[in-house]
Amino acid sequence: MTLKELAQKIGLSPTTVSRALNGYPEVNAETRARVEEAAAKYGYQPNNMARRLATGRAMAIGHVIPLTEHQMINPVFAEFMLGASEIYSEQGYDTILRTVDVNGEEDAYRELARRRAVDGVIVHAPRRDDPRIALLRELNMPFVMHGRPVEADEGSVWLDINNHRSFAEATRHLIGLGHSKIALINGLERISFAVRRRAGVEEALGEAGIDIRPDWIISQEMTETNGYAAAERLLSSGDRPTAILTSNIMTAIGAGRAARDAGLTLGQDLSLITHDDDLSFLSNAGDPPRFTAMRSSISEAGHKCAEMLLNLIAGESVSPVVWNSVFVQGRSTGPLE
Amino acid sequence: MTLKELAQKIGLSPTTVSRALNGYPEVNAETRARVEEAAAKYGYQPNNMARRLATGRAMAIGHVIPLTEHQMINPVFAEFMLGASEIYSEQGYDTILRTVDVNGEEDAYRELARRRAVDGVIVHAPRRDDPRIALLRELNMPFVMHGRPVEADEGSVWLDINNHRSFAEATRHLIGLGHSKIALINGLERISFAVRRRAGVEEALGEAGIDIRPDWIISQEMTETNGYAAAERLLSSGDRPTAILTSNIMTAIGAGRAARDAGLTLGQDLSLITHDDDLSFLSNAGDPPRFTAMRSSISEAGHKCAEMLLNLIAGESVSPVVWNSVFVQGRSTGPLE
DNA sequence: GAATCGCCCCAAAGCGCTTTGAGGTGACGG
DNA sequence: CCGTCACCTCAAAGCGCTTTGGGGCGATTC
Repeated sequence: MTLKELAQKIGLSPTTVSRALNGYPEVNAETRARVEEAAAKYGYQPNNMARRLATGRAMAIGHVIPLTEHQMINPVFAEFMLGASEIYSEQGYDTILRTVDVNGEEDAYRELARRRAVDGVIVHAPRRDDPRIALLRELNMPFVMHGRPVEADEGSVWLDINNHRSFAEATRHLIGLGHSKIALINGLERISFAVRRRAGVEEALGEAGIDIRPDWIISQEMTETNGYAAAERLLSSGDRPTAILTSNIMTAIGAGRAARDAGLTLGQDLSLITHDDDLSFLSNAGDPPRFTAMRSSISEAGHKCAEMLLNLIAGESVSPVVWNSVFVQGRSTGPLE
Repeated sequence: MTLKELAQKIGLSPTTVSRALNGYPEVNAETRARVEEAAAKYGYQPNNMARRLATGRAMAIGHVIPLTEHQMINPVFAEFMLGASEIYSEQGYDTILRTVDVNGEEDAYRELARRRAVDGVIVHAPRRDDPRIALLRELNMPFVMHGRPVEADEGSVWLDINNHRSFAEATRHLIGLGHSKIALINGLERISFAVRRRAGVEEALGEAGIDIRPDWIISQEMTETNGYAAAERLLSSGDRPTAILTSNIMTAIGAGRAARDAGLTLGQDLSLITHDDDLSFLSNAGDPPRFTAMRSSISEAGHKCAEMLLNLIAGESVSPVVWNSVFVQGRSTGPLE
């Protein structure tokens, strides 16, 4: 069923039908109602390809997902994207997805732009001197970043959580419990959020006059295994930390396992606070939850970024947004004995 | 840079340029080379929307991802999809993604079909009496299933691992180690693979003349928390199982945690074999790995299904494929003491 | 040297929609 | 009763590509 056929059925021109369906003011209410009714009756659905060609809008948003050095797929990206795609769908946009090797990002963006395959993109986890920012500006491609750029940057649009403050407060919380031997198992410090988290921890330690021990600040990909290995190392020393901050729940689970293997009980012999990305399939559950955490929802971030991007594409002006993660008291922290 | 402009630059007609670029035989090698060179030089990239409209092919594959009852995003879907999208990209197809509520699946497929937004779809995790199969046939939409239909079904195309055999052999392995008190923490039994896994376990137990204890067969969504809870229940009884089979690595991690909390050491006081979906970000690492496992790669499954679907779309005949998962000896199993 | 045949290449007609610019109709004022 | 003005509606021209149906031209055959 094409627009032309539908128009014929109801004895109108394609033009009028198109206008009626797209809400243009030039068509009177009665006609519009008639058209809409007929469209519903015949199950007419515009052919997207034709519409896209005619309007020049792709009606699609791109997500370019880089695999890490270890061909790893970051589950945070996946959850974010699935969250965002709900919003796109509502507004009639498709979500298009491209996975690329570490070095293929630039090509992927260029190709999407040249082919006009998408109207905008989401940039995940901005890095130090992120080349994607300049590239997308050059390509004149609207984008929203999930995470804030490391370097000050005028005019870019992003959603970030308050990583600095969040980790500073978590550290202060630990200090308030009497801890002074505090380690951080961080993400890769190429990435914006990890830089800020570290700074937050260091700020709080500094305030309290606690010396920073570089070997207690670990930067690595955030996996269960890495979390285990890092915590194992930290805990095997005679002079071990009494509290650990971890950057995501998988690392926390790994660190928790290492603690048990070392014969330590979380919340008693060792305190642990994690940032909790609140992945739907890996929840920090329990009442109180297993881990004391700074929590923020990834799928909500996906929703919000999607909205911001669509607004940006619509030509509205959009400002960066900072969310605060929520502190959740769990069972993994306790006063220093 | 459009096709027409490019044609003008090199003094040929758009027709010839199009044919040269698309590998049609009617154009001689020299001309083709000239065209390709010019295309590269001017950075010409065909406008996909126009091409799609002209050919009637969407050059896109759809993945409809249902959220579970708990709004949970299955990480296996995500990994599969990201794997599949690599193949699509190679062949110039886009990956389009749609998340839907449990009840929105049918609508989503119908809409994709009507709008001609995709050339085919992947169906994840076929269920009992899966309505999607009939629907997609009615819509005349090519599809490949990841997982095999529960009911015998002529002509459908799928990739599955040999769940029945795999779980039967794992069970026999445990029996060979002297275990007879064996529990299964399974996935939801609406879903094909869980049905088959259970059958495999029951077959092996039956062979060995071991009574099946219904309360030792647990069916639930496969999360860490659920795995913990299930194992905790199993282990808290005076008459506890000495071996547990789990259906995925998150469940296994949860069960492992419950074992520790119960004061049991995996591989000694309790044996555990898990099916390992080999998610890139949640690997069963170590040498030997932490868990004894039946392993199969989800991203490879994604690759393979993508290839099968593209072949199907190309009109080739494609047969179902069964893969065997690989048995990996890890540290979580040992002889019954 | 004319007829035949292949090889290359081209003009033009879509694909199904949006959108510009113009026309048709009835209501209204003079 | 005619001219004017809204208000609706329409015809037609794209959007950038593919593809059908020829046609030009040099080489081959008799």
